[in-house]
Amino acid sequence: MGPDNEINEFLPLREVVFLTLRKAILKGELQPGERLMEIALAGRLGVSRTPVREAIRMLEHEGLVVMKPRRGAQVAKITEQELNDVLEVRKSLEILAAYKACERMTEEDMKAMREAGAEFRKLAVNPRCDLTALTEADVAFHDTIYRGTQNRRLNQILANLREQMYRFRFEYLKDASIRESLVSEHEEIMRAVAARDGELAAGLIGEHIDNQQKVIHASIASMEGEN
Amino acid sequence: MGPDNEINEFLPLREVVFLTLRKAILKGELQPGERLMEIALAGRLGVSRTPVREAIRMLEHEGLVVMKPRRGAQVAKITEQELNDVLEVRKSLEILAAYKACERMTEEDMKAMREAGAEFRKLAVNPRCDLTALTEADVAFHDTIYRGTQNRRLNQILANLREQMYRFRFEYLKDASIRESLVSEHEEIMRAVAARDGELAAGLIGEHIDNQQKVIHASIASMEGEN
DNA sequence: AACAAGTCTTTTGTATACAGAATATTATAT
DNA sequence: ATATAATATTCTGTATACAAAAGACTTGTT
Repeated sequence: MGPDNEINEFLPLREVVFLTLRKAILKGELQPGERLMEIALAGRLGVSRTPVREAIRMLEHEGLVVMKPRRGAQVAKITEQELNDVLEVRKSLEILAAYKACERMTEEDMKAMREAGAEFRKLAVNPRCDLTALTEADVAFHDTIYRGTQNRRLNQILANLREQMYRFRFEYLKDASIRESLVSEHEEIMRAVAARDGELAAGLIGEHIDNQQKVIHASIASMEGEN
Repeated sequence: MGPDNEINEFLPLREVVFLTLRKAILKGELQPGERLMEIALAGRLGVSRTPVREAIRMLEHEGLVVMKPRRGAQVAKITEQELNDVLEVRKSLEILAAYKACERMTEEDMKAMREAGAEFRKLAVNPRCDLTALTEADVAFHDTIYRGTQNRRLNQILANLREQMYRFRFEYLKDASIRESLVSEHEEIMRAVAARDGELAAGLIGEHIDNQQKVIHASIASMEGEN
């Protein structure tokens, strides 16, 4: 529908559809519980049902949609329980990543981390900043640490877990005071990683996640009951 | 081809194909690097290309096959690096699972664990035992602990990570002396969990994984160079 | 007016058809 | 005989067609 559906690379259509639908789900344009009807989606996106179906298969495996036996796909509803489950796993793996990053990051990795951190700060201090750009900068910052672990699988799993909570990121970053504390948390983490102090970095990252959990908790409580 | 392709439940064909192909890959019937040609597979399984393609999409997302840009799918080759990556993540999550299981397991969970442990021992002590049944018993044992965490996501990720190494499980369990030490490790773990001693259980599970890693390492070294 | 049965529509699940790209093959020239 | 170019084949990517099942709607009966 929108003009940004025409992703002008040469990707298989299933990938294009997959990315488009995923973004729509994560941004909340497709709401939890909403049915994904193949013909309608195919029509909107200007493709046939085949790539739509394959994209749905991928989204299903990623946990963003669930299949009802003979009723097709619908956007997965995230319960608070599931969110806690995700965060529990994520905390553990973020801590692992912190340790391993401290062990294995190269100097270039360090440089990339500092640059990403600076970029995030630059955006975050602006009281009227673009939230989309800010979430992307946050993701980019954490990605530099993930990459520093030199563990592709860990990278992939963490990226996926983070994605599960994307819908809440916007809420999360709206608050300017939260943004400020985020910036200082990032700086602390960077110092610890730069000093290759795994113990400290792991502890800081753990707190970082705990803080996120608190905010998300509150955010969920405030939007109770929309089914 | 084989007579067990006709899985007689009412599942979508894509699921049947998915399960069939996955089993074939994990058992090594489809070897790493082997191409998965849609028409050939569809013919063999007596279905059309559509469910085969959707199954491949699922396998791709599970990491068991990789897509070459315009050359279709092939069974993923597991490099030693990737295996180490998987084990690093897995160890961290197994330890998390041990802690949480100690906190959260109900008495029924404990009972299920003890029964699964006993079943595994029964099979393992038989010097001429069925390896397939044994791997299944091992999986069942660890599953009781995963389930005890009450964390579905953790469960799912651990099950997936374990699957990545399935091809090596058979090698692993062939050796009778290894089976013996496995039994005693399981018993130790059970005692720790039953006592809800998270610290101890986590340590033991960590060693359990380390031991696995050593054996798999050796197993890979011995089959060096089959591309 | 309410409930039940039957029909109709919608939608999924599956099969097949068609086009374009990549590789293998063959023929030709040096 | 070898290398290169042209041709043929194979396979993927995509679209469309068809059948069966689920759900919605209508109509008839009590």
